[in-house]
Amino acid sequence: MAPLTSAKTRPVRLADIAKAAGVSHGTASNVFARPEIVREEVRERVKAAAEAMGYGGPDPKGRLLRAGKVNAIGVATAEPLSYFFDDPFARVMMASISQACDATGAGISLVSAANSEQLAWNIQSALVDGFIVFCVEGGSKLVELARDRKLPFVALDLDSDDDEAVAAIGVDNIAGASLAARHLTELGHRRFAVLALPCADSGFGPTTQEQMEKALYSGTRDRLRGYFAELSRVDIDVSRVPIYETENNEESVWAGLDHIFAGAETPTAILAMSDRIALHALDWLRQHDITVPGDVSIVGFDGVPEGAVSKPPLTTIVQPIAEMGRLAVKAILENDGSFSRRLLPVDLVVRASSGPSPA
Amino acid sequence: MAPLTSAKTRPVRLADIAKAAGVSHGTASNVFARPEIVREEVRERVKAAAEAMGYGGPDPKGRLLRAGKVNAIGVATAEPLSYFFDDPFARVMMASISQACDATGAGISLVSAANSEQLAWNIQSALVDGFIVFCVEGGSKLVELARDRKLPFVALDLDSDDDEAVAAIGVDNIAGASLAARHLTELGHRRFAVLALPCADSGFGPTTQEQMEKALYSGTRDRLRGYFAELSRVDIDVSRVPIYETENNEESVWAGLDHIFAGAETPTAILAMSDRIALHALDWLRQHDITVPGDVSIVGFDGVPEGAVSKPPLTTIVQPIAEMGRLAVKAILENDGSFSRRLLPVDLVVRASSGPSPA
DNA sequence: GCCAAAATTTGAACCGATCCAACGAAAGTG
DNA sequence: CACTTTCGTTGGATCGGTTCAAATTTTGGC
Repeated sequence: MAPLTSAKTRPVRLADIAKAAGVSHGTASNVFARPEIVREEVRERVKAAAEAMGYGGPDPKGRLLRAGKVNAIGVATAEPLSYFFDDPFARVMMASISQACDATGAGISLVSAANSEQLAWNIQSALVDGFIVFCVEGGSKLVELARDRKLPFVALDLDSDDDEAVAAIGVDNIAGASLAARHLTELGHRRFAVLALPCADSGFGPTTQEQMEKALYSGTRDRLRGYFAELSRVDIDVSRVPIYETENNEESVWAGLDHIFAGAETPTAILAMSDRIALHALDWLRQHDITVPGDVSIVGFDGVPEGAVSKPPLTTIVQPIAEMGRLAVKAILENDGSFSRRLLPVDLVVRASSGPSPA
Repeated sequence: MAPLTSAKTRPVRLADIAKAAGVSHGTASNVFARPEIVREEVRERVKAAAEAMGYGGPDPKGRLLRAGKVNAIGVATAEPLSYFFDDPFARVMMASISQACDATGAGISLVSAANSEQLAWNIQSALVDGFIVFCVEGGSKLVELARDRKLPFVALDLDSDDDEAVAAIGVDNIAGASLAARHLTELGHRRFAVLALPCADSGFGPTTQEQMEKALYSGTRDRLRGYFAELSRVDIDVSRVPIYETENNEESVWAGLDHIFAGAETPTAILAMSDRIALHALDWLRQHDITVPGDVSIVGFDGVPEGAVSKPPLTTIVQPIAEMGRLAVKAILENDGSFSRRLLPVDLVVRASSGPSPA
């Protein structure tokens, strides 16, 4: 029995419309792309044909090939996609990237994946005009993949030891971390603990300076270097400063504080490598009736908005996140290869989470 | 003088590699797409040629045309792009959409624009397999544009009066709003004020029930209907309940409260059409030494995570946001036209921002 | 009514790949 | 050694548009 309706409804193409309207496909194309150059009568006829056949306008897939430009920039990370919406730092960065894109009419493609094989494929096949790469963890792998696309791309917060040739926008993590530590040493603190960002895929737990030097993410390394440079300067034995590697989430931060405050000699000052860590730490400290900054001072890193409204408001090192986002988008859209590396300055913002050492 | 280097470095194409390696373009394509079927010696030769000529693998633009699938879903809204990262409700929704996408390996394209002309173009030219449309304000316009693309699409929170044929996932705003109002009436409240979501492009300010019926966003209308249905039920004269239209931001909410509390008969209960509004309201009330829920009770709408940790924690109507995101992605990826409209239930979650009427 | 200029329309070429029927060469079989 | 398989390679067709030089039609001037 023959099928009553056509078995496969192939989508309508521009050529079909052209034929139906009795014009060449060139003219049909013009009806949509430059309607003003085609005679009104013809234009209406073509539009009518399109309407009648259920044609939804030229397929961008086809146009793309000729046009070349996608008009969208890709933002890639090795984290799961929801990182963009969950992580406070990422959110602020994305908001500033969004604004820059809005201003130029460009779209944003979020590129990531559950596993690294899929991620590689997704980067290779992303339809974008360029990449902004978030370099938290697994940065160099991502940079390599992005570079292989031969598209303009900018790395945010790239490993400072990495290839000098790639365009990167970052902050001076060492200087920032030193600033944080100096703020606390100047307040008289001498007993420190560090809540670190992830350094390996090994999960969370106490770690050492040597381990941290192997961190995948350069920010982690550099921030520790900055902290310890300052602590050493005032003759603190950094080998005795406990370092706890977290996963930048509540569970691991709380475990870290459980561990740190279980020891005999508890710290009076905590250096947190991210505001997110610091904010979770504030929660833990409040729940354990440890006053901030009375008993313990804490300084974060990043300068996310949540830090301004926490209880107490967080002293932190603020990164010029908006500026970074703007620069990154600008670099991509202008395909500006003129700079290879840009280190932006950071600022210490003193709020209420740090005070004089109780000792 | 002849230029020393080629004036225009046209990007290397697969065909160039093929010629350089002395194979057909078909074989060259196979080297990248199905390496196992090409003889090792040839494979290496082609790869070497690619390497030598700086070829970054097959251009997805070309592949796309043949493959048809972009492997990305578009999320569209009439708000600026940064809405996705700023608005608490959008963020939670996006996080759940992200998770669903991660699970299937699909990417996400954010589609929006500064002005509506650009927006139309961006939707028409978005490279996606389908759309999820955020229908806050200007929803029907967006839906129309998206439908014209003839791609699978799902509207989130679409106007309930709108075309029945479009797939939409939403919550029962009327029932939810009634639930919120009933919670407060049962606590004895009789003097109400409503802080409304935007209803027109006219900015913020006091408004009326009639105006609200013209709201672009159906959620706004329905929530008011729900509130007033319940208030009428207990014989409150709803025509005397002040309604203040906000822009869902701090400035307009604070202006609204300034206005509402300037009146002679101040409310004991505030119905906020979004948690974001409610949270800004809590700030204002705290700053004006009005205790919650001692002097005034407030109930939000949405169920964003911030509401659970505010001071005091917010009583609200929670939407099954994660569920909505999951359903939407599923519908797009499976091109599931089997449902046209899905109304999900909402829940009242009582926290500390609501209590007995002081009267 | 004739001719040049202006306005439209045409159709081939191209964008950069993938797919596939057909073909040639090498390997296996009787 | 002739004959089938098997394996690898080829080159043309195709995806769905845009572009542009050339052809055609219209318009305007005299």
